[in-house]
Amino acid sequence: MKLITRNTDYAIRALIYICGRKNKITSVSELVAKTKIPRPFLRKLLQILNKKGILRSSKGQKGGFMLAAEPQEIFLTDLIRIFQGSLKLNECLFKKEPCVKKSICPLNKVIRDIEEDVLKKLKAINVASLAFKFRKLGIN
Amino acid sequence: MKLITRNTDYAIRALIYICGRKNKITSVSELVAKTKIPRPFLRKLLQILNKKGILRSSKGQKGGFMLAAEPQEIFLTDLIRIFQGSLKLNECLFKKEPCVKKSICPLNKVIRDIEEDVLKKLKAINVASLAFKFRKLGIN
DNA sequence: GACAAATGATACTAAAGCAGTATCATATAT
DNA sequence: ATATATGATACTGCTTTAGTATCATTTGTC
Ligand code: FES
Ligand code: FES
Repeated sequence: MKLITRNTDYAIRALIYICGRKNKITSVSELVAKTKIPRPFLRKLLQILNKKGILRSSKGQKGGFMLAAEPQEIFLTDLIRIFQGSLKLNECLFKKEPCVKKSICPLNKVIRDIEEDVLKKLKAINVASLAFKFRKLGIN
Repeated sequence: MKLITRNTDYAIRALIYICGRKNKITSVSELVAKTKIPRPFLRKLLQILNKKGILRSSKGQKGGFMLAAEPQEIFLTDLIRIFQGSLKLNECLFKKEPCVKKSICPLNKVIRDIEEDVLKKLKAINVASLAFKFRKLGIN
């Protein structure tokens, strides 16, 4: 099933760490040291997050990243959308005649209902709440 | 996200059709005509379902497939397991030091909770109930 | 028995997505 | 100037998905 891929997972963990450093710029080197994420891969992810407006970057020596948005406004669904593309349903397969309209197809409906429920739950999870839980356990 | 892949989707639709033919043997030719699923692909899927004990096959002229199990006992989760492998969680990525035990890791937990919920819901869906809904709409 | 019509078993292929690397350009604190 | 950052981009290898292609075997019908 795999709700989240490596991309997303790495991104969340990086964001949680950055969140914990509140307002201080965090470099890739520091993140690599703490999270053991492969450096070039992490760099790519952070650049994407920067472009998407979730991180803000500063170049040059002493450069790095900090959050560009409030951590309670960065949701798991955002990251999934960014790194795993749109969460789209399966296409109908009865291509012609026997195809009911998707909206009433029973199979489509049960899957859609479950996916919508998942979405709702993922939307309830944000970087701030995760960071809080991690800190309570003394990690980060 | 994609809860179910093409394999699974085709398989369900084929099973629904076969279910509607209650006790009569159904050939691939008939299924292809009705569902428009690519013939060689469908053949492969049905052979797998046969091996897994969900269908029973008979060879030779007039051969084909029929259900080997009660349709209310064939669950969506079974098909997903067969065609999409075990529904497994993400591995931890903090490979060494900062890794909490998986069982208490907050990130793992939220994902695991959602996945378990999905599983429970998928387990509630079976071929019989789907076939019934389809028939009510006059399909199949 | 010959033949047609079915499945069984296998092996192969093409495309997409996932995970990660490598390189060079650019900015900036010291 | 230079060391230390990120920006941009292109490339590689692996796995999964979605099929196709072939040949062997079984069986009903004439
Ligand atoms: S039959 Fe077309 S969407 Fe279900
Ligand atoms: S930190 Fe290891 S499982 Fe979450």
